[in-house]
Amino acid sequence: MKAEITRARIRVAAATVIERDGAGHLTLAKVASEAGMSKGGLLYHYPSKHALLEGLLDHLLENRSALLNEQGSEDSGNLASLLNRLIDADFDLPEDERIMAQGLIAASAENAELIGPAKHHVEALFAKLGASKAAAAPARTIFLASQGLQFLELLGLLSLNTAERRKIRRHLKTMAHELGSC
Amino acid sequence: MKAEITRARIRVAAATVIERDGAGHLTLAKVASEAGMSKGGLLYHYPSKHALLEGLLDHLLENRSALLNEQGSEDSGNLASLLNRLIDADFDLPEDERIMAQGLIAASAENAELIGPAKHHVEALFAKLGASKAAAAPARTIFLASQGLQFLELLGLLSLNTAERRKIRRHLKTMAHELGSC
DNA sequence: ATTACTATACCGGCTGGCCGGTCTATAAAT
DNA sequence: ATTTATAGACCGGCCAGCCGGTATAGTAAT
Repeated sequence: MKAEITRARIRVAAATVIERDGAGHLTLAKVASEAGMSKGGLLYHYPSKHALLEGLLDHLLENRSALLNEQGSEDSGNLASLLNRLIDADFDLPEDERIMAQGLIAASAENAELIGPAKHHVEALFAKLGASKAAAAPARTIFLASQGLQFLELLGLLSLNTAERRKIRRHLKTMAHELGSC
Repeated sequence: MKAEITRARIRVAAATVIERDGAGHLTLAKVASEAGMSKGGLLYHYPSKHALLEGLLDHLLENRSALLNEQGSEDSGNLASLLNRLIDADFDLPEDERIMAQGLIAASAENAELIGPAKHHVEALFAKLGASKAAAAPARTIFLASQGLQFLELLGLLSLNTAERRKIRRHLKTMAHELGSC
């Protein structure tokens, strides 16, 4: 009970440190301090730095997978609706989760095998987008554009105001919609 | 003369280490060893790790900017031709340069200010793609998709075979072309 | 209800190793 | 001889993980 709450606090702390100091300056001491506890307490919940990053990525993937598997409506098998959910997932990421995506950089810097699960997720998604031969390339393009924007913002290579962000989003959604009707 | 050749060797070595061991394990000793020299020799050419990463990014940007400013033909002001060059730049990146893009991850992990110049480049590009009100969103989408693919591959989140890569590329080029004729 | 025991949560000092950067020495080239 | 290039020992700081300890709460037996 309590444990998972504390672990969540730790994950947010880790992501915060990464965003503030950079993935290369992620330190157990800093994470502990940011989370308002000691290094010993931190290591109690995540017994190693590796485990901490693993926890970050697991949490990230869990949320993303949940968003994609929402089978609320009847059109859940539809390609256009899948793209819609993908776009929403990327653009509506709450601040906490958005910051936590920084963990991807840290993981990539630390240990390549950490991103294995994420790779699996992306490739499965990519395969699903390629299921329909005719629509494969445009569907994948929409996905890639959405991801491209997230990565550029993640790495600090681009910062858009909300209006410009919305324009891109609307355009991607339009493309997805047109894809459904042909 | 000799110096620049040696520095190029060092940059390749650094990128190689990053790709092999991850950005977080980039070490002066490893770079020196990979480049076939000692730490002292390395530090003679790049007096600090910061300078080395700076050198990596400078080189990266230089190449990219050169590709974009090719004003060989008369249509260099054309939006479609700009997109074409962007796509080619991303997809035709020779292996050496492609590996060197790993430096972006390392830089982002190490020191946020290192990516300042790259940010400037990206944002200038993005502004240029938004010059024409009507074509802004689709043009930017094409750019984002191209970048998205590069980043996914860079982080090891996706690996495509050449055929699939080519399909994406062709589709992006088609979109760019259609943009020019309306 | 008091005692004994156990599980969970957290603390913080310590250490061994790693790494960036300095320094001195040496070699090659001009 | 001076500049350029390379070598490698060394230093000092930093950091991951270890460990011995504390505190609290629940459980159970007497």
